[in-house]
Amino acid sequence: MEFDFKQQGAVTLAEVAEAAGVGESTVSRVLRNEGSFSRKARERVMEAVERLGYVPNRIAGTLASAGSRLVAFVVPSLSNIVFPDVLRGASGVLEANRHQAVFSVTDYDPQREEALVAAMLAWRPTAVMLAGFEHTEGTLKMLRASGCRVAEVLDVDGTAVDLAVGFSNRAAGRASAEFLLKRGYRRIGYVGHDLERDTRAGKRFAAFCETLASSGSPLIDREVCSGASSVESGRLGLERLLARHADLDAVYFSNDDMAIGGYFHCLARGIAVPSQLAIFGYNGLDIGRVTPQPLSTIRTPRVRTGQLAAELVVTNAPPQVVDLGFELVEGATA
Amino acid sequence: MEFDFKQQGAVTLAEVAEAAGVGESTVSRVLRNEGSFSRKARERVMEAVERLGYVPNRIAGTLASAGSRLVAFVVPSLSNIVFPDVLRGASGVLEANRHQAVFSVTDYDPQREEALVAAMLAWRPTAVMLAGFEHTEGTLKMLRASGCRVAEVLDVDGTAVDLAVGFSNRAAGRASAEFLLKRGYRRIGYVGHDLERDTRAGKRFAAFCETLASSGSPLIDREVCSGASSVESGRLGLERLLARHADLDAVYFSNDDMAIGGYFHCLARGIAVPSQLAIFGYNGLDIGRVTPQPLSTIRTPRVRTGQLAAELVVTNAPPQVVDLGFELVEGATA
DNA sequence: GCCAAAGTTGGTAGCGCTGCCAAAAAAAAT
DNA sequence: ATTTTTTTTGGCAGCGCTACCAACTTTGGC
Repeated sequence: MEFDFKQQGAVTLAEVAEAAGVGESTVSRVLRNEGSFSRKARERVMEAVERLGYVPNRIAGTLASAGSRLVAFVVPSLSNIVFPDVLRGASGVLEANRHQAVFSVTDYDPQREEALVAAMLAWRPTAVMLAGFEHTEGTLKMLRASGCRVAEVLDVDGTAVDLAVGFSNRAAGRASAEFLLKRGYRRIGYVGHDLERDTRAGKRFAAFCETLASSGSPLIDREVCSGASSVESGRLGLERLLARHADLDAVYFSNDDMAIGGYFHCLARGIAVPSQLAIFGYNGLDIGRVTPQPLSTIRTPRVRTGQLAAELVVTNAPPQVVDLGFELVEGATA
Repeated sequence: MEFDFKQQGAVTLAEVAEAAGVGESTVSRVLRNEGSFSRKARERVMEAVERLGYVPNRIAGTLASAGSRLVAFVVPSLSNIVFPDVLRGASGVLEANRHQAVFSVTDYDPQREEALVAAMLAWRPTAVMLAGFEHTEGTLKMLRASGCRVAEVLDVDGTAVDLAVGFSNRAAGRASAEFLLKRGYRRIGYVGHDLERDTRAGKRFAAFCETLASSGSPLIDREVCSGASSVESGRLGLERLLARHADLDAVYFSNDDMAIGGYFHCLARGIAVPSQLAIFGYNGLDIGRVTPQPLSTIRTPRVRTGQLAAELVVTNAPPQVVDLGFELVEGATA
């Protein structure tokens, strides 16, 4: 049983022109507030628009003119707050500049990403924003051929197609390791989520390990949970890791969600933090600031990343890589 | 200094037809896999598409044919995980049905919502999804006149324009109050965020208060933090509320973020939960399941809401209101 | 009052694609 | 071999709008 909701019946610009007793061009100019027209013409047009309930058709407008004013986001996930944060930052700037955000979710699958990028390009967006630099050859080829701006966000360790805005995940991993070492921790473990898929977490982890190794205190063990990061898997992951190595003195988590989970495990089991076990995260989520002990972590400018990427796109800035840096939050858990 | 990245140079269907030595119609049919064409024609077309790197122009396609296969989301916020959850649910279904999601963020401002709905309608979307039923007259008028499907989500207490998918916030408020009363709490307070803007939280609160009042144990006091909900404001809010009423035995929070903040306050101050103070939230976030004591809350089917709303839209189901219900999670904090 | 300059206005050719139709080719039936 | 049926094909008119241009009206200077 289908309900017939036909899309038709939409008022067109020609009808408005007719009703206002002016030419189509005049209506178009008035509505876009471009070119010149008399006060009187404007009044008549506005009256007709109001009366008929005219809503311009941007599909037609875009086809006839230049840009779509559409910015396409192809993000790995919406569960990980990082991406809504970037979208939020970008969305404000885009709206202020009369652009529209379109998005789709790859679920961290490069093949899906490729398909979704293709689908997005069909809308002839002004720009495409993606997470990181790891894309399939096909994706890169399409992006380069598309002629639209490309912004790769949340990473700067790699080769950008066009614009890149973010921070160094490798530097973050290194900084985390250095911090833990400086504090005197030597028996360090890692709890993370699927590193194959989240390549930025993988970069942090790699740099973290290298730094530990070169200091002479290599990583003791790691527990990698399949699937997306979550508070729950952080808690379970830490439990499993500690079951194997009760004598760890610090654990680095792939991000704050996981770290908070680990922290909860400690609270629940009466493990003293940080004296018995130190906890270190990544992202600097708000929640980490108000846990009974503030979480030690690295705060990343996610919203700012979205904003800046959007600004570069709307101002049609030249290709560039912007490293927004990050801030190490000492907190009280490490 | 501008960088010249012209959008032009895009390969058109006509060029593909030329290159493949067939007519435009044939290319179009092959690409949409519709109508009839020979195996040979298909091969030649595909070869040309591949060789030229042709990406169809959906702007033109949409203008020429019927639907845009675009679904517009106008959400209050992206910080509140509820909305990314709905988007996530919907996005999966939409992608599977070759639809595209477009969104914008109102920041809980009905005037902004109106402007954004207008902007969205300009893309002639298949459907518009909004949160709740509280919209300006202008918004409602445009939506009704648009001829596109409208889905109002996350609430069922109100009059739907077309489709509605969600759960009863009033019933949730009532159920929360009944639960606390059943457990014997009588000196109950409330900590919430801006109720003027988040009308669904307002409905929960109103029903909560009514239920308490009619049981003879009216709400003792409330602390309403301006701004969006967050773990931090939950923690601060509880602190302020307790400063006024140290003898409360339970606190109802406008949602889980706030409740977790309150819980952290208790942990930090050594307030025994629930013996000294009970805590009750709303939403059923994952994090609440793995806190040292599982959070008592109401779990809402947010992802499912997005999915179902998207399904109803893509199947062009008749107007209807679907109450997905909610689940009271007893937890251990109340 | 006349002419140049400035300000307005409407007509029309596309933008790239799909839908329709008639023509052509291939297959089946006679 | 011829006719009928089926399949395949290309041409072309829009979809609703904007860009461009030419025509028109008003204004101002002298």
